[in-house]
Amino acid sequence: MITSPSSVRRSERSRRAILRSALDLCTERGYGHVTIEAIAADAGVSKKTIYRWWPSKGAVLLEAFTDALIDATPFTDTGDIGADLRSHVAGAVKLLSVPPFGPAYAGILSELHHDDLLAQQLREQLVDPRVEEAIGRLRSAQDQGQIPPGADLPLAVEMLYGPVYYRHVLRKPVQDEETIATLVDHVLRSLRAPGY
Amino acid sequence: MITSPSSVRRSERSRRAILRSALDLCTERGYGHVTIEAIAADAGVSKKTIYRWWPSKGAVLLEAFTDALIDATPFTDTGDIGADLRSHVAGAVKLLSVPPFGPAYAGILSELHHDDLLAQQLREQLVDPRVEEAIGRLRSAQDQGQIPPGADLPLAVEMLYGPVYYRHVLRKPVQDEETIATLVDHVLRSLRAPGY
DNA sequence: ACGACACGACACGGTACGTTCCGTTTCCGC
DNA sequence: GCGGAAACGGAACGTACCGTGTCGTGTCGT
Repeated sequence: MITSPSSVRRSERSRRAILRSALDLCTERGYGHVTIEAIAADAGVSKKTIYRWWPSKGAVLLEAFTDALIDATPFTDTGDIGADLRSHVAGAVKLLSVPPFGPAYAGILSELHHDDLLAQQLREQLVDPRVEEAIGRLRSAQDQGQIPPGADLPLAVEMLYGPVYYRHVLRKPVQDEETIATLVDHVLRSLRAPGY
Repeated sequence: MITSPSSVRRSERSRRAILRSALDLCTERGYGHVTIEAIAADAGVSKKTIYRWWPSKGAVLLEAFTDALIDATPFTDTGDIGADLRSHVAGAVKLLSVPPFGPAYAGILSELHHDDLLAQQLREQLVDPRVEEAIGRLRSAQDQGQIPPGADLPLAVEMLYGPVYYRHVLRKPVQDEETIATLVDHVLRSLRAPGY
């Protein structure tokens, strides 16, 4: 997220205040009212300072959101791939269901279509690593014989996350635990069943 | 989409010019540069006229996009549910892959998080009806014995469309026909396979 | 100690917003 | 036909936020 003047002289105080204000404003007034000027005012910081370290408000919120997501959606390995996927997806869904993180991520996604750099950063810093972790967990289930050897694991990840994104973007009411369990079951079934 | 002054005196000429200009500008300069002012200037129309009939530029493009999508993604019934779903999803993916429709829909989706009315209109006028059609086609396949009686059809639709939205929003390279076929196969398998 | 540099502050031009006013054109009802 | 309501195009308004530039202050590394 840090863009240019790689320096140790950066004010950690300002950095924290900016990230915190960005999330706070997102909770209080919604992503649309989070502007660089509002963040600067709330954090007691100059706009210049924000622009020095982040290219856009989306990048600021991406940094803040990434930390929260990583904490909320660990990849456990209890030996039961179904249970592990359920708790993982449930963590993501739960995080997205509460301000400021749900609105923040919706806002970040909304910027991607006109902000190539942000889209690249989101994929490289958040999505791709998480997808790789998910594939790793599925591969481990393969080794334990819970998933057939030839299964299309990348597709499985997209079938898991696809509906989560679909509902979040379209702002349909969030999934409950049972819906998530059904989804996970279906994805695992699709890997196990023979082609037709 | 028509919001208020229900009247037959509306200028059809202006309406068409506005929708056309919105799509043209989207092709030429990208969704971000489609502004109400730009549409008005390009269409030779007053801003007031646009605001009189549509609440936002997203609503204008939703109206233009909806027409195109309905034409591009018919629900056929050849008796082969797999083939019909493949061609249906392929139609949607193909439409999203070309300007102005891909960028236009990405732009529309990007407005949902801060525009409750647009989100409601998108669901009511585009998403929900199409989902119902898809469920109807799946139900017909059920009657023909291609899908088990107890299958979760709404979930199946989300598993089909989820990855399409996921990739479109994250701006991953679009799916080719083979990927789509694999996705459809997996979804159908997940409905047929026994619970685990 | 000193110089480089991040900092807060403030001001700038630019763009698009959504609204209002005005004068013109179109079309329905009488 | 004719009168009037209403939609129309055009122009201008104040507001908000953008991203950048400037300036003086303070602090940290050398």
